[in-house]
Amino acid sequence: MLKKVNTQEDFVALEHKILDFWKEKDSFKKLVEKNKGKKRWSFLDGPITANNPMGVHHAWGRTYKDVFQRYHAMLGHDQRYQNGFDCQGLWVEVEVEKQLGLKSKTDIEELGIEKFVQTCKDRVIKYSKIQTEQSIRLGYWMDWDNSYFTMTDINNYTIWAFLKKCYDKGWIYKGHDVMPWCIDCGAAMSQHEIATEGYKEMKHMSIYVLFPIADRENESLLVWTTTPWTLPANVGAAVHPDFTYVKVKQGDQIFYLVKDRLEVVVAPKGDYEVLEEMNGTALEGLTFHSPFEELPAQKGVRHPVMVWDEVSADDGTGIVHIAPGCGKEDLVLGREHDLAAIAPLDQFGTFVDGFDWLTGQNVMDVAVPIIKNLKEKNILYKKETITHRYPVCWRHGSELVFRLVDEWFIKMDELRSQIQEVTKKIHWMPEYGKQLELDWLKNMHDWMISKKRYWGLALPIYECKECGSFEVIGGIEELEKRAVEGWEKFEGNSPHRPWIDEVKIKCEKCSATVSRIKDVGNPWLDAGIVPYSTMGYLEDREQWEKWFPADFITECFPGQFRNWFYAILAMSTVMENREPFKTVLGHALVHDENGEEMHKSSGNAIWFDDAAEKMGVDTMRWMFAEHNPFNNLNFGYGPAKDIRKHLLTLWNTYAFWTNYAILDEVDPTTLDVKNEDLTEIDRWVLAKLQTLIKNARESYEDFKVASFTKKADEFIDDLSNWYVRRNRRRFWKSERDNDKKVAYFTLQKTLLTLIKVLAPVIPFITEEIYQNLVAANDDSAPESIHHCDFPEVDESLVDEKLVSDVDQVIRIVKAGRALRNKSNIKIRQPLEELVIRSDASMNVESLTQYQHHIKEELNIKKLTFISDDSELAQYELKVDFKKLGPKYGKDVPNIQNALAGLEVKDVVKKVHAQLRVDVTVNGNTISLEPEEVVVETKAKENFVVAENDGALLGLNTLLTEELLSEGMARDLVRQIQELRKEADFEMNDRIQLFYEGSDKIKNVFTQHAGYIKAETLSLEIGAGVTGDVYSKEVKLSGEVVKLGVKK
RNA sequence: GGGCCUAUAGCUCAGCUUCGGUUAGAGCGCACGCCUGAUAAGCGUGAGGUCACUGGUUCAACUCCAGUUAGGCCCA
Repeated sequence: MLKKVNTQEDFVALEHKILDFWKEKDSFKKLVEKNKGKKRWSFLDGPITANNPMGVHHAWGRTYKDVFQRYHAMLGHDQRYQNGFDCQGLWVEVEVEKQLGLKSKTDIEELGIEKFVQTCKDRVIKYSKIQTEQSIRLGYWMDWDNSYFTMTDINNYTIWAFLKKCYDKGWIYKGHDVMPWCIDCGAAMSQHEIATEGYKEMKHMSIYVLFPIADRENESLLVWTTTPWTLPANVGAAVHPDFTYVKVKQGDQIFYLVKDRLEVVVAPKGDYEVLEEMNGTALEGLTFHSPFEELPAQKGVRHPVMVWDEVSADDGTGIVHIAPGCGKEDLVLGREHDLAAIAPLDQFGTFVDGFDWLTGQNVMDVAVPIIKNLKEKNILYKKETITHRYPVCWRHGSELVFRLVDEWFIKMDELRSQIQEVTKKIHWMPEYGKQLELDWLKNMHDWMISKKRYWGLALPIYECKECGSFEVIGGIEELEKRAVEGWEKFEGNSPHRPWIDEVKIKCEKCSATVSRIKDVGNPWLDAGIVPYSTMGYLEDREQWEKWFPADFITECFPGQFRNWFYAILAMSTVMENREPFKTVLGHALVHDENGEEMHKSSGNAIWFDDAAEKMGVDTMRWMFAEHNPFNNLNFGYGPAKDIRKHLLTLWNTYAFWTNYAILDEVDPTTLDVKNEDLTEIDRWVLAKLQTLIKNARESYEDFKVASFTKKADEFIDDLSNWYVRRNRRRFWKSERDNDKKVAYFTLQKTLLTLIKVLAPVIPFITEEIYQNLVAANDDSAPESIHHCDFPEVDESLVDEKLVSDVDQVIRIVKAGRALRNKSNIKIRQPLEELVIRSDASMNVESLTQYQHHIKEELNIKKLTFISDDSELAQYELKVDFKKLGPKYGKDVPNIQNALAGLEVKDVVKKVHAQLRVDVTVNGNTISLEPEEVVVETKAKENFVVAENDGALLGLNTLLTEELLSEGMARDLVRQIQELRKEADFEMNDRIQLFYEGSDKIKNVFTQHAGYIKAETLSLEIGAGVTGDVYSKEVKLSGEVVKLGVKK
């Protein structure tokens, strides 16, 4: 039994109904079962951070993930359907700190690491559940009971195995290096973290300081710095060997700086005199008195001037202050020159012992006292405020400092080119993604994998305090074997802090008891290992080989080159030297509908849950699927309204078929007709359908769903606005003949195929339609549309000629409507004739064959083809008075007359060819420029004309009495139909019709009685409107008519 | 400073690379009109373009080449 379709369906409510249906029937599990053991298609999900509810930007990626998995399911492919949650790392710590009101690492340690880590785990569990519910709401079919979590033992131990491989190759080392450091996190930032979001425009006090040169009375180096707090750690100064430096006298002071900066730095302070010019090398080897050499930390430190190629003359003074404890490059230079590295700050940014009055002060508070101190020492030359890009912490927004710390790294030297080779094997969409990844790899320094925090991978690095050697443990069994104490305290817990820290091993070299380093791992290790940890690499290598590498991954592009893509490529290269996936589809960012970035704070963010319940997820998915993935997407309720129209048109076409099928008591299971019974237009729509299927398969196959949704949209438009529109009468008519059956068959077949090719994109509406049209009537049919096979092209229905012929008819009709518009004669008014002057590209034969469509659509009696424009239009020649006036003066009227005497056709030809036109005036030949002749096309009397694709169309607008009367009849029918609607009659109610009006109206009713009766289902027409009828007065063509209807 | 991407209608974007070639398109918005016995819909018309700029190649350039400018991304 078919269910009547509501044409004003609430799609959101429908989606909830379908969700319940899927849940009740366990539709997803049945799909997995159906395809189990068949050809595999391997999708790998990039883990979503389970730290907050999911946003609409996640819904974009998840739409792709679902669409392509659903498509491959319809091809019968076996899939894993495993979603992933990213669990460990600072992101979660940040939120938990907020949640628990913790302000610092000290607070965390006071609370206890165990409790803190447990809260992190709990938060991840909580949000993974929320995100799961949201994803289900989106219609994302995944094996939600089998999601992977990066905090699991297997994930962590697989990373251990990876680290062990790195260790065996000698790629793991402890670096004593200056790292960007957040004093609020109490941790260093990796290159990945700083790369983009990690910079902000900031204002800083920059100072010019005089460094008195040792053994040279009253001579100084002029040095510039933007970080006054680093001066106490100064141990040297650098100059460029090739720059020209000057010795300057200004007032009583004599100092040195690079020549190029004289004007900018020195001139504003007053007159000066250049005493000497020299090369940078001339300054090499001097020593100077560092501004804070009196501090205990500076005791015994030498302060030399060195040459260095990295010195710039674009800002500052060309003399750079060197503090190896506060700058990466400084440290390198310092090592070359065997300088001391003074590290002034502890992890919270406080000056450590040895800095006298500075000790105990925070780095953020010392700029002013330091400047004051320099002033007192009389070595402050000047200060100014500068604005520059400065690295900041991505979580606190606070400026980073540079600290000399011990962190652990993976060496990239040997690995780099191997990863690049693996990267090249992958199909990147868009293609330039490959280049971006290769560029990142080229520039990637050694990978800092340690973080001095709590919630994360326990790096299995055991460093011996006695002999200084270290080892990496590659798995839990190995650890148990090596454990000398604490195993019992750890056993039964996850390999996280604090439990894992209990286990100690014995140093292989010196037999001392060794603890794990306290650091946790970089979270991208967690996500990068998943092609190994989730496919059974350690447990079942055979199983792993079946699913590795993944056929497809898709993620948001920005950011992932240095994050997930980087980690997954690096790790897979180390593990197996193989590409972890074959194709990656990247998509851009979600903005609001005005193209602005969405931010909680600017109030333009749209929550996924709100969007789902307001616009519906089919709409949302269509919006995502239709968009070019490489452009940012402007998301909002405005754009959603436009997308919803596609769905409405599909829905209304479905409603049309179904509601008429119910009236006609059509049995949807027995509709089958012979091919030869199909009319041309039936074959046309079915042929177009085959093209759509072909395009759908190609698009899904190539991960280009946007190209398919565009075609689908066009097809739905053709189906609704041409096929249904042209064939309505076949459904309306009362007799149930074979032609009607053929129409039902064609539209049904088309709809059923259409919903199947659309099912991956809009799984809800297509399921609803499928349930009503198929599942409810046929027990042998698959229970859900998503268990169906993807449609295949039926070659017997492909007919390119037919498609191009009918498409041509459609074009002519559109042009005809334009003529109607131009002539201001509405379509309801019949007209005598449409004349077409065809051109070579036009197939007159086929147009003749299909002329009844054109005649009906345009409401004309006759279609005529001609070969010469002249029957439709005539040209008139005029001169351009404005142009000729200044040139020829009073001769202009004579020129006009002479022009009028020429053969119009010839002149037009010349003008169109941009040739000059010669006219003879008073015996002289005047050569007119083509633009001086104005050709006006004038339609012949009673015709409006327009050009279309090289053809000329003319509509005869002559209105005879007969045509007018017929037009009125149609107007009357339209009014009567309106009246029937108002009277709430059913579509198939037979009625009695009454009217009152002038003689003219009477004539119309008499002349067109048969037509009016048939159209309005009137059994009889009576003059006079009285008694128990539904009636109203209407105006047509200036006449007042009273109409009445009665059942 | 280097690399990559982008620049087309009021807005969002096709077209350009594989093929240089009539009048550069679509959707939305706006104005006007039409249609309505599936459609809270639909259809048509109109206004709206220096295809960022400059130069080159060519019979012909939105398209190819070089450069410039602006924006975005990535890296120093």
